[in-house]
Amino acid sequence: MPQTPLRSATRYGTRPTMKDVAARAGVGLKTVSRVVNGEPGVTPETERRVQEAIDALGFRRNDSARVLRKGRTASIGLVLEDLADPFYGPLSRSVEEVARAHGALLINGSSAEDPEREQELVLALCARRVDGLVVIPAGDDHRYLEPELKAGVATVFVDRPAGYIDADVVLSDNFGGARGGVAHLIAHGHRRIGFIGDMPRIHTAAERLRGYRAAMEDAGIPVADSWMSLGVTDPERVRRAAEEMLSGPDPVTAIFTANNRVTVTVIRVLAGHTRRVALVGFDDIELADLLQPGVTVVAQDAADIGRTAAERLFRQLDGTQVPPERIELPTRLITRGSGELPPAD
Amino acid sequence: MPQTPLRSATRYGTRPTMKDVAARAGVGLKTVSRVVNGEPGVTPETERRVQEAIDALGFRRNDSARVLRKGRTASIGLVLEDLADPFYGPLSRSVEEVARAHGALLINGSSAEDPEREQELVLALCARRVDGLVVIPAGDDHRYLEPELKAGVATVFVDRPAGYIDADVVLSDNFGGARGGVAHLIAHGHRRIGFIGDMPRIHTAAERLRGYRAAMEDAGIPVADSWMSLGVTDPERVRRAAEEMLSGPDPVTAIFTANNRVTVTVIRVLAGHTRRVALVGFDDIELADLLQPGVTVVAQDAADIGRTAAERLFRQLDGTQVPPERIELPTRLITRGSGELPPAD
DNA sequence: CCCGAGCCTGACAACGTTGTCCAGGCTCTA
DNA sequence: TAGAGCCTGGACAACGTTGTCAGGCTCGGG
Repeated sequence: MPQTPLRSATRYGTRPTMKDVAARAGVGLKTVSRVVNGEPGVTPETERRVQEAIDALGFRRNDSARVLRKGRTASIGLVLEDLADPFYGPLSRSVEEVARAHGALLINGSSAEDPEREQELVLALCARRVDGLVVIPAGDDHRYLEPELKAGVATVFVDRPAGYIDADVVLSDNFGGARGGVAHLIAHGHRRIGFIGDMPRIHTAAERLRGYRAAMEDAGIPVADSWMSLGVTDPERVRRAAEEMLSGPDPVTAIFTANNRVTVTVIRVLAGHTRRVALVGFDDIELADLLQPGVTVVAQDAADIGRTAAERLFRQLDGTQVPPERIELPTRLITRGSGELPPAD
Repeated sequence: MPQTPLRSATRYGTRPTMKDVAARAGVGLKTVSRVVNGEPGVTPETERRVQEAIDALGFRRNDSARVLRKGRTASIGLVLEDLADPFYGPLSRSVEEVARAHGALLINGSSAEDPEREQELVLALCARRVDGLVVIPAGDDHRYLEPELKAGVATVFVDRPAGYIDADVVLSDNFGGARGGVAHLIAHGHRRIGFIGDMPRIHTAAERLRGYRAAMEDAGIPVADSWMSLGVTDPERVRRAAEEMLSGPDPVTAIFTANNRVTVTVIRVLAGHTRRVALVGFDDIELADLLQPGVTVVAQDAADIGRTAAERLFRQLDGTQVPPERIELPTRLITRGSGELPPAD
C-alpha cells in the first residue's frame, strides 16, 4: 500500500516551505509570504502566529524560487585570476563591501589565468543569473558575453580591457606607471636597466613593457634583448632570468619588475648578491619599507580599483543608462631606497 | 554571418527560455532540456537543430529554476573574517579548488569579525540553498544553524570551533604552536616575554594566550600583567602596547605576537629601536626571511586548512555519514633569526 | 437597517526547469 | 506480414515563491 509521502521539517534533507508554515499557523500561504517579506496588511496577532510557526519549523525562504519569480538574484559575480594573490584580496574585499551596501552577495571564482576557465566561470555565473559581473579577464575575446549584455547583465572589466565587446573597464595607468618607474631609475643614473614581466598577451604586462620601452626611448637608450625577460613568472625561471641579466656580457645595474610576484623573487635574488643593484617594482608589497634597502615601487590601489568597478556596476544596475567608459586610475611612485641606488658596475 | 536573434532575445532584460529554443528549433520543450543536459535519446540531426537555436538565441539555462526542481545548487558558501587578510586568501583559494573539483561554485562573504554579520551572511547563504557551508566563526553561539544542519546542509567550521552545536571543525594547534614558540624564546634565555594578541573571546586568540601561559608556567616564570596586551589589533594601539612593554619598569626582552597583523606592526616598532628585542610571531608573513633579522614564526598552512575543511565538507555531501570530528593540524616553527636573539637588557 | 469603504486574507496562476509517462513510428524476427 | 520491442519526442505536473485579484469581514454613515 503506497502511503502519502510525509512532509515534515524533521525528515532529513527536507526543508519546510511556506506551505508548511501556513498549515502550522492555520493561515493561508500568501499570508506567510507577507510576513516573511514584511509586507503590510497583516494583523499583529496573525503575524505573531506565523512568526511562531516559522521559528518552530526553522523555516528559511528558498531564494531560488524567489529569484525565479522576481528575476533578480541580488548577487554579483567576480572572476579574478587568483584569490590567493595579495593584489586580489583587497580588491575582492572592496567589491564585496560595495555589494553588501547594495544588499547583494558576492560569488567569486579564480580563472587561474586560463581563458577557457574564465569563460566557463562567467557562464556558470550567468546561469545563476547574477545581476552583474566584475571580470578580470584572462582571455582576450569576450564576444561570448554578447547575449548576456543584451539581456541586461551589468558588466565591468577590471585591470584589463575586454576583447571585441564594448564594456566598462577600470584599470590602472600601467603604461604611465611603468614609464615613470623606469624614468626614475634613469634619473638616478642607470642606463642598463632590465625588465622582467609576464606574457605580453596579458594586457597589463604589455602596457608595462610599453612603458619601459617608452622611458628608455625618451632617454635615448637603446634596449638590448638580453635585458628583457617576458612571459616568465614562476620563481625558478624568474631567478634564472635575473641571474642572466646580472652576469651577462652587458650586465644591468637596475631591474624593473613588472608585477608583485616577480618583484618578490628578484628581491630574493638580489639579497644573494654583494653588488648593489637598483630595483623598482610594479605593485606594492607588504613590508617593502622594512627591507634593506626599502623597495621602491609603483603602487596601484587595489581596493580603490575594486570599489570603483563595483560602484560603476551598481550604477548600471540602478538603471542609469551610461555609455561604456574606460576609467584609468593613477599609480603612485613610492620611493624607499632600492630605486635610488646609484649604478654600480 | 550569424543569424539575427528573434524578438525575445533582443528585448532588453528578457532572456530566451527553453520554450523559445524549442519553438525556434521546432521541437518539444523536453527535447531541448535533453540536449542542454546531454541526456541520451536525441537524434544527431535533432540535436544539431536545437544547438543551432541555442546559439542563435544566446540561451543559457536558468539555474534558479533548475535548483528549484533538483534541490541541489552545486555551490558552497564560505564565511570568513576578511578576504583582504593574507591568511584568508590562500585559504579561500584552496576551498575554491576543492569546490571546483566537485563542480561547485563558491560564494563568499566577510563577517568583519562581527557575530551579527556572520549570522546574517550564513542565513543569506542558506536562503540560496548552498549545499554546504565553510564558516570561520565570528560569534560563539551557532544554535541558529540547527535547522540547517537538520535539513542536511553540510557544515564545517574552520579556525575556531562552533558554539553550542555539534559540527566538524578544522583548526591549527594554536595552543601547542604558541606554547612551542614561547618555549623557543625561553630556550634562548628570555624570561621577560611580552604577549600581544587579539580579544580572548576569539578562540584562536584565547588558545594562543593559553599556550603562552603554559610555556611560561612550564619554565616556572611568573607573568607580569604589564607583559600582556589583549584585545588590541589596530596598528596604533599595538604600537603603543609594544612601546609600553619595552620601556616599562620591567621591560621585556622578547615579544610573542599572536597573529600576522600584530606581528607586522611590532616589526615596525622594533625597527625603530636600537636595542635588539627577540620576536616570534604566530602566522607566517611574506618576505619574513628577507628582513634583518629574519622573522621567526609559528606557521600554519592556510591552504592546507582550507583544503582539509572543503574535503571534509564534500565527504559529508557524498552521503558518507560520519560523526562530527575535530581535526587539529600541526603548526611549524620556522627559525629565521628574530627568535634566536639573546636577551639584551 | 442597509450599504459602501476599507482592511485582511486566501485562491490561483506564473516563473523556467526537470521527472514521469505515454504515443507513435521504427526495426527486427518469427 | 504481424507482433514485439526499441527508440525518439512531447504533454504534463511539480518544485516554492510572489503578483493579482476577489471574497469576507468590520465599521461608520446615511
